[in-house]
Amino acid sequence: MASTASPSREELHIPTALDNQPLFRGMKAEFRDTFAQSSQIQILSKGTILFLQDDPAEWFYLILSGWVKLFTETMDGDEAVIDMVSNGHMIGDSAILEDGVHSFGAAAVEPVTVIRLPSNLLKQAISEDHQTALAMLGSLSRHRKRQSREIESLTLQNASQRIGCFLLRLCHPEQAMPIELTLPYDKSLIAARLGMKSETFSRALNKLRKETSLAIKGSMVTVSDLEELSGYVCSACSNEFPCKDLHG
Amino acid sequence: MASTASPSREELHIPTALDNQPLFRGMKAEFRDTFAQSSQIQILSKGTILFLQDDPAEWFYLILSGWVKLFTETMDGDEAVIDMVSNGHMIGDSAILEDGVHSFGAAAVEPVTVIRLPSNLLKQAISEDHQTALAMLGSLSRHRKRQSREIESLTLQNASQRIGCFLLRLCHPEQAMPIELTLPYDKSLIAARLGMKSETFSRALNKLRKETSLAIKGSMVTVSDLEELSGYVCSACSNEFPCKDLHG
DNA sequence: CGACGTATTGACTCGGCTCAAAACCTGTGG
DNA sequence: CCACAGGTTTTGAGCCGAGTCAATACGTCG
Repeated sequence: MASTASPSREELHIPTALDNQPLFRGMKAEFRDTFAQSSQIQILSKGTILFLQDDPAEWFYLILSGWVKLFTETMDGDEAVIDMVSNGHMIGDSAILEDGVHSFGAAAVEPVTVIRLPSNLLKQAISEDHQTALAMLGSLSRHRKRQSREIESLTLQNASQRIGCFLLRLCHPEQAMPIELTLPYDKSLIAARLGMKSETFSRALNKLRKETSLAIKGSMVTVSDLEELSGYVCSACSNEFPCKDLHG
Repeated sequence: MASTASPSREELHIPTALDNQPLFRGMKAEFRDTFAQSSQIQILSKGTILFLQDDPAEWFYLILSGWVKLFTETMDGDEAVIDMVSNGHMIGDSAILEDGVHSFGAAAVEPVTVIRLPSNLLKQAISEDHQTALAMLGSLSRHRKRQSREIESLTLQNASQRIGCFLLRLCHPEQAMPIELTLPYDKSLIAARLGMKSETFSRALNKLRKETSLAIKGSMVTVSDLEELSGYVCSACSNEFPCKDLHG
């Protein structure tokens, strides 16, 4: 399984890592420094829970490397994967805007490096520093749009189309053909992320391979005709191919 | 069909209506006044389009009465209902945080009263007035949570459970039994809102009636055993019954 | 090489969709 | 007050996509 690259030495330096985030970039130096001091790099092994739904939101996290699964669990033990996030994403930050409790759980699905930051400081920074509030607005709104897509996708696209859509988002339109992709995490996780069972994923991927010119070898996927793939996928979607935003 | 009450005379007074909104409540008087002057009450007939996906976001709206459907359309003409909103909700406001273009369409599904407000002024108010930015953050975050639920619901609950969930949200836990509900809009719209076809809605509602003690007469629904209903519904959900937030 | 986790395949079931017809409203005009 | 036209909702029959359960294949790591 292809894991994301380990963080470089630079990124392991907290102030540098924070400066790469829009949230901290425009923040008053006073707050940024306090953040740098009160934060801590954590290296998490596969399976580690960062927090669970309904936990009080004491910390939030900036991911430096590795994939993290965001999920909720039902009373009778079923799990819905809300999102998969990695490198450069923040998680758990939005809890401070709600009731100070996480509204979903987060778990490392492979070795993960994060910076752990105190939630109450973020709350303070947002309420006192206008730039920070604006940065937060930007991030939330990107999130909102992403989720709308998700809803659309779940209601309008079938399994093969959702998989195709997932693959398309791994393609950059300027790449030369054929495009060689490596699936970012386990197929069973992609399946869960796309709201289907892994058996269905397996069959639907095969169907997609037959109907658009795809080649699949383990976790390597070769796209030889972008047009064909996007035609197949995007007909059941409100956005045409180079549908920006995203990762994951 | 039960439509929401018409706006009272008070609410038709723009400054008063704005003051009832968290977004405007804490806003600097300077901005609030400009808003009041540059806004306009509109009475829209059933079917009127407020805006379409990809339209430049010139205006945003505050709903005073009636139901508005938020939707996206795919290339091949299918429609996904993202949300249904009414009375007290703002729509189209988040476009200014994105690329100044609406990421979904909005249409009145019955006679609707709205206040139309200029987007560029909101943009300015947010960037210059901290309180406004905070109010906006609150509203976006509520929205985010709502949508997460939506995703969970679509992936984990079957048709009958989604309908039950919809009904539960119309119940207030302190109401005396039996609870008499009026469906807020057409069944076919509820179906679309819940991501299913109306035939499926009809059958699934019948199934729900048989399995929990519900009575249905046209658009009137009587819930005689809340426990039973919430047991049936919430087992496949990560939140137990009095799941606050919402309307619609 | 053997063992474990992950992925695929097969056979079967079931929920939700489609298409088409009937039933039910609701409002209109005679 | 009734008859009719339009829309909405319900019902029926048949189909298809996705889920389930169980068995097999594949890959990787010890």
